[in-house]
Amino acid sequence: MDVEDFLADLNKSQRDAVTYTDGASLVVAGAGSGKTRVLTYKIAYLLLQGISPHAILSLTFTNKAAREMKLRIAAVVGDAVAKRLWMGTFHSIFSRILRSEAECIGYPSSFTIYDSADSKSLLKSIMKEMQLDDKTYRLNMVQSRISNAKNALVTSGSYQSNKDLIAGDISSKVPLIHEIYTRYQNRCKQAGAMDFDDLLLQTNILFRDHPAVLEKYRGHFQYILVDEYQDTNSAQHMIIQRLSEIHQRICVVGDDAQSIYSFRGANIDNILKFKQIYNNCQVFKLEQNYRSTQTIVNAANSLIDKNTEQIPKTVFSENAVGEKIKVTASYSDYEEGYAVASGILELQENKSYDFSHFAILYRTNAQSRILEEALRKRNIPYRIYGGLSFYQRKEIKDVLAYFRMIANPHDEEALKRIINYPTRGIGDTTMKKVFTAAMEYQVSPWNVISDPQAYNLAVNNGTQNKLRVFSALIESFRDLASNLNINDLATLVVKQSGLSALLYQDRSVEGISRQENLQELLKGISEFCDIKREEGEEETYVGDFLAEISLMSDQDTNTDENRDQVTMMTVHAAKGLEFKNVFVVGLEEELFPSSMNKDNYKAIEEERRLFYVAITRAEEHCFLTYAENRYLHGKSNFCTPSRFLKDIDPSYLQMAEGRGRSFASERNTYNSPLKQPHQAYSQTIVSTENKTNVTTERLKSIPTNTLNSVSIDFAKGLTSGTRIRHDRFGDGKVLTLECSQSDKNDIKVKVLFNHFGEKQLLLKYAKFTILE
DNA sequence: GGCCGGGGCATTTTT
DNA sequence: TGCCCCGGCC
Repeated sequence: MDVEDFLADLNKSQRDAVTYTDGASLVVAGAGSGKTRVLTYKIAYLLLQGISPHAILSLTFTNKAAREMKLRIAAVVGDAVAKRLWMGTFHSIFSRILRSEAECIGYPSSFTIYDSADSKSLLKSIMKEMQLDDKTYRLNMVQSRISNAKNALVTSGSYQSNKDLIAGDISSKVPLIHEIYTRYQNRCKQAGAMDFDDLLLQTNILFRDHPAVLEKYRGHFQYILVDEYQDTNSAQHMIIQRLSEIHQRICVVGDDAQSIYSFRGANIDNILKFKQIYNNCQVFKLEQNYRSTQTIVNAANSLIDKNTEQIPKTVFSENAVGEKIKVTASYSDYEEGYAVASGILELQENKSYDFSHFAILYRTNAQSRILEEALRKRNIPYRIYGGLSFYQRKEIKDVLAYFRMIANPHDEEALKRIINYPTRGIGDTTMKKVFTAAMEYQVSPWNVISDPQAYNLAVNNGTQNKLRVFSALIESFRDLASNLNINDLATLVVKQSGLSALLYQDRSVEGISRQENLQELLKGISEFCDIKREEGEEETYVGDFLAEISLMSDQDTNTDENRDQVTMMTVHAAKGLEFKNVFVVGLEEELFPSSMNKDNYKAIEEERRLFYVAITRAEEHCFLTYAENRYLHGKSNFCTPSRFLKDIDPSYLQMAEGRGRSFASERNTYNSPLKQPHQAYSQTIVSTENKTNVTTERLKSIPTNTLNSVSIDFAKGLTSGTRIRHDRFGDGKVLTLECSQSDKNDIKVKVLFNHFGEKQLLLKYAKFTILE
């Protein structure tokens, strides 16, 4: 492929950022400025320069981002090459490395990954064992202190000797955090488990304590790229720094103005101070916004300008000027919902938008209920994002817990979940004894259960027998697991554990839904095996499956995106997305900014960035609404308009007629609700004048290079050029067929799919039909 | 072991 | 207001 042609799709600064590959670089990418585009092109560019895909490490924050990027790169360089890239989330890439180096740091390579619920449950047990008052030691607080420590690379050992932390805990009246942390860490290790934070912390420990291992990966990863750098925490930053220290070929991309995850340990200084850490660092600024109207971009700029700590940049748009941002006051949260619903319907009718062109963004999930009600009353289809993800549902976690016990029986949290589910007469009393014995002998509860006598477990013969039956069940699964693929194993486990019988005797609505979820899981497992098989892996075992899904979130499982629905989500969840029309609701003091952050200047700046993220999601229309009264925790509260509304240059705003007060001068002076005429609903938000045609530049599809490998034109009626429809990848065209020399039935088909780029499929497993 | 009711509580959550 | 957790009771 011609490199010049390929670069012609980029603007000057994007091109400069892509082609600079000699040393460290920071790409400051304003909202909507083609950040992902630069990353994908840069990787493709490196590959076209002849760099091995193997030598490129590229890190993202979500699986979805990694997958999409891989797909786009595959469209340029082909699936086979893209597949060999080290591309994924920090957590998935480093869990992979940790698995292969696990024994250096004393973990089994089949270690379990504890999700946040597992780690909560373990902490709860520990605090109970320590007889701590759970009102003083609040679970969420304890968990976040430990998590913050890990993200700041403070191990349990260094926590204990850190005077500031200890003093801080004493003054917060929780002096025993260090003790909880130490016990927690020991228990995780005993269970052969790492929590999400461990994946980063242990990687650092591995690299710190094993120079040879570090050298190996340093040599391996010749180029390192990191997306969303503003959201990295210290642990991630340190891993990157260690790996890139020698060659300095690191490129980080991000936008300091969109750093909104400090509460999860993200450290905005990582991006602000990047230049100081890497001398000779080149800075590229992507300042042209291709997403939004000029008005939206300018309004967002005027807002973020009020923050003090930021990298100077001038984001601009050459799109249409667009309409002003409409600000609407409503009497109550209820009417705010009504106003939003009316706004959607009106705009939709006037400009023939689909429902899927709208998003409603809010600060807290609790706000969704009332909005949902308003939309439902007006028959507006919607989809709420957030809430329990598929893998967090009880019935799913139960099945997965059996798998976890099979892969790693020392997994204490999995054991707790299933030992008496379905009921086997092993109750709390027995388990308490088991845990006490486990602690006394410094072994895992599984060790105790599988050999009670060795650990002097004081239980009667009946109980001993029950334990024996349970451990025999798990052992029998474990015996099978090494020769049985996960698909067959899953069917067997669900049946023999008694789970399916239990689930299927419940005929209630919820029960039926649980059964459906179980079926969904089994279907998912079967598809997972199919995918692996098509990619050339004959069998997938329980460990492979767990390794993959324990780092998946609901973001990855969202299917049926094609429905025409209004999107409702928190502002946090909307990061990285874009919509033609955006409603940002609940712009009130105490809510946005959140009351928890109002006294802290840094926190207020983060809330302001959050608002910036919200506004910049909009391509064509942006609406801001607030209510004067809102139900919160069961009682009605008077609300003051958000201070952030005053931060936006008023020339980009339009107050909804009739009720558009100047909140700038009237804070706290609006009429009391009693004096307010109880008019039914607020003014509708949309004005029909100023129809502007906003043209948003769409990313051009990446051109595909041609292939020239030898084709063997037979097998199932396929020849190169045949159009097929694949069950999952949709329509595509066969490029080549290739027959393995050892096995004539082993035919690989390269197909160029319209939406998924180039894929290599194994003919005997691929599910497709021939078109024409 | 499962069900019911009272009390306390309440952001945001890429992994 | 509504959810979750715990403790008490059957």
